[in-house]
Amino acid sequence: MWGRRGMNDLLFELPLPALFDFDVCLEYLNRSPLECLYRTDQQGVTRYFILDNMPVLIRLTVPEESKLQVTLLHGTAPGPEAQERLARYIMEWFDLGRDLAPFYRVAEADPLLQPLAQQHRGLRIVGIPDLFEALCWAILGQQVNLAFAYRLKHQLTAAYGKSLEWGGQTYYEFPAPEVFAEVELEELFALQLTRSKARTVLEVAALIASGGLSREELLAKPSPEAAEQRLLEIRGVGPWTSQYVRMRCLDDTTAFPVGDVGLQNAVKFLTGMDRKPTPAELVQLAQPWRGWEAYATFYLWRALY
DNA sequence: TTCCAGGCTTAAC
DNA sequence: GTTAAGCATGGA
Repeated sequence: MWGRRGMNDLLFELPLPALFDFDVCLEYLNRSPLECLYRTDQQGVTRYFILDNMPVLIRLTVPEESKLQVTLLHGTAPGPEAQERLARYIMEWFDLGRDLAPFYRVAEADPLLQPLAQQHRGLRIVGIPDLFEALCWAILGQQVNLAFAYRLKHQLTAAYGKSLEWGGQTYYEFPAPEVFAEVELEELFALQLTRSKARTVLEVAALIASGGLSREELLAKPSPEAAEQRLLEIRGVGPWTSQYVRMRCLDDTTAFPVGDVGLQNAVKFLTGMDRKPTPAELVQLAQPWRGWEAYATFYLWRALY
């Protein structure tokens, strides 16, 4: 067929920064067997994308140090513009544009972070570059254990996302917000979402689909706090959700979800406290981390999951 | 059954 | 502005 390429085409390579370790990031990606939006193995991660309305299966590997290879496993090779978008997505996914040296200077001087920085050296905040996906993941994760949050995401994705069978596996794209235009609350209840989660997911979907909310708009705000204020206007989006989105979608290294029970448990565990720290105590503890609270949180999570 | 989980809203002070 | 109670759902 004209224009068809062979299997396993190398699309492009991305240069990798210092203080990046792909294997450590893969460990993070591999943290739950219930993850439905990508598949990891020893060598890399495979994910389904829709580029130029064409489904493609993309694989990321780092065969040699300092170079990330982006390979097309299935589908038609996207055009230059779509490849540029894919490259940007991957940069954001693994926070590749960040100079992590300042964080490591902070971490290596900190009794709580030092062992984590050593054990997970080269870990980046693995982002959720798509705003709708990031908001949904946070909403689904409100006040439920992680296993159940993954189950909800899988339910939502399988019900409304596009999928591709390849190599005996099913790969999914997270559903686009437009898909939810005609969806009734009751449909989401059937997927085990609570009334609040269902309402908020539909509200966010409608906002984003109509252009009333976008990542670009949030990034254009004068400060991360201003972006957070915008998110807090949405009913069902509270402090934890907005800080979580700042951290994983808006590239904000200062986001600090002090209400996060996982963060609280990690600090309790690592410090030997007999109770969970209060948000105020976490703020106090984070004084030396100023500017890198989100990275500190991400590394602290690794102590638990 | 009870308690907890990568919370949010509302109502009362 | 801060705090308490109510809300839901599955897992251990």
